[in-house]
Amino acid sequence: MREREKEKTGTTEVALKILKAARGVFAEKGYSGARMDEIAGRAGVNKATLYYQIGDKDTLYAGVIHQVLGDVAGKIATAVSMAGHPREKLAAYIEVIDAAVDSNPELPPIMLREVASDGTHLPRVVLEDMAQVVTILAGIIEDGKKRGVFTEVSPFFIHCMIMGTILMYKKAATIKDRQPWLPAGMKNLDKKLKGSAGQAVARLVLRALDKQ
Amino acid sequence: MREREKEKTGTTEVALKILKAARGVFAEKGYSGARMDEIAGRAGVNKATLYYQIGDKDTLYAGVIHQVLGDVAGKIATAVSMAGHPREKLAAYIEVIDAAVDSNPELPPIMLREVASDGTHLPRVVLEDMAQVVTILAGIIEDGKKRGVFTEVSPFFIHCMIMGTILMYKKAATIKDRQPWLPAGMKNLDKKLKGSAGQAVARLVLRALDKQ
DNA sequence: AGATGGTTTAACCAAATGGTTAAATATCTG
DNA sequence: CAGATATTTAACCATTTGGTTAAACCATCT
Repeated sequence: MREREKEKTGTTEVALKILKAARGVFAEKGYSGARMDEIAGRAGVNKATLYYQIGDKDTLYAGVIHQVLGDVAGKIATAVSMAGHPREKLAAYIEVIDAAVDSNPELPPIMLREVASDGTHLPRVVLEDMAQVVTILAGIIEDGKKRGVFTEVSPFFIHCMIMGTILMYKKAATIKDRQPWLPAGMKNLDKKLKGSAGQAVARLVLRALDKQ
Repeated sequence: MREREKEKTGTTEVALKILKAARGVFAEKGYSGARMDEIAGRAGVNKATLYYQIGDKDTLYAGVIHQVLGDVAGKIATAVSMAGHPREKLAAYIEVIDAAVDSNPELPPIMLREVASDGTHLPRVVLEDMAQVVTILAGIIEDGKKRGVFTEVSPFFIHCMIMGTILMYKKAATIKDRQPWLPAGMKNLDKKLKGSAGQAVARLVLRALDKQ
C-alpha cells in the first residue's frame, strides 16, 4: 500500500495536480464549458486516473470551489479582528479580499460565473461562509455608526459593492488591455490608480461611508 | 413569398420568439450550458426552424447579445447629454444603467459571464460601445474635476465600480433570498435600501467622488 | 523472488449535442 | 385554382462528452 501521501496530507500529489489543472480550465471555460479530457490532459494524467483520484465532474468542481473559496472567510475574520478602529477594520476587510483575488487569478471568473448562475453549484458551507462574512461587515458598520464615523448603509449592499468592484475591475482591465484598437488614452484611463485595486476600493468606500 | 414581416422589421415574429427563448436559456445556463434543443423547445418551435430562421449557435448568441446590450450605450449618451451639472450627469449615467438592468433580467447573468470569460464572445461593436460609454464617464469626471466638485479618480475604475456593484447586487440579492436557512436578520440587511439599487449606487459614488 | 494491493492506462461505450435533410405544409401570386 | 416559393417538421447523422473496464504497472511486504 503506498498511501503514505494520503495518510499525511489527506490528498495525494496527483490529486493536487489535477485540482490545479481543473481550477484553470473551470476558470477559463466555466462548468459546462470545461472538458474532462482537457483537464486530464492539462494535468498530464489519463482521464481514468482523474476519475480514480477524484470522482465525477461535480465532485471535481466542488473540490475546485473549496480550494478557491475555502479559507477566504477565515482570513477576513482574523484580519478584521486584528484591526481596532472601524475604518481600519473596513480597510482590512477590503484588503484581504483584494489579496485573495490577487493571489488567485482563478477566483474572479469562477465567482462571477457562480453569481451569474445564482450560486446553484455552491455548496452550503461556502454560502454559510459568505453569510458570515457579511455578518462581520455588518458588525463593522454598526460599530462605526455608533461611534459616529459611518453613515447608515446596508451592509449587504456594501459587500456587493466591494466584491463587485474588485471582481469586475480585475477582469475588465484584462479585457481592455487585450483590445489592440483602443486608443492609448483610453488604455491609460486607469493607469493613474494609486496603489492596488483594493486600496482604491478602500479609499472610495471609506469616503462614501464617511460621516461628512 | 411571405416576407412581409421581414421586409418591414428585418426580423420575423418566429425569429423574435426564438431570440427571446434563447435569451432566457443563455442567461440561465451560459453559452456552453445552453442546449439548442431546449431553446427550440422553449420557443415552441422545431429545432430545424431555429436553424432556418437564425443560424448556428454562435449566430444565435450574437443575436442575443445584440438584443441585450444593443442600445444601452446610446441611451446612456442621450441621458447624460440631457443633464447639466456633472453630479446630475453622473447620476443620470448610473440611473440609465440601473434601468437597463431592471428592464432586462437577462442582462446581469449574461454580462457577468461575458466578463468572466474575458469578453471572448463579445462582438467588436459591443466592445466599442463600452469604450464609448467609459469615454463619456471620463468626460463627466473631467468636467467635475475642473469645476472643483469631483476628486481625481480613474474613470475606468469608477465604471467598473458602478457596473460591478449593480450587477453583483442584482444577482447576489436573489441568491440570498433563496437560502431558506438564513436568519431573518441577515435577509433584511439590505431591505433598508432607500430607493432603487441605482439610487443607492448614485448616492454612494457621488459621496465618494465629492470634493470634501 | 513472488504475492498483494494501490495506481495508472489504453480502449471502449452509451448518451447527449450541434447540425442537416428531404419531405410536408402553409402562403402568396397570377 | 395552379404553380411557385417560403416555412416548418420528423427523422437522421457525425461528433463530442462524461464516464467505465479490464489489463498493465509499480511499490511494498513476507
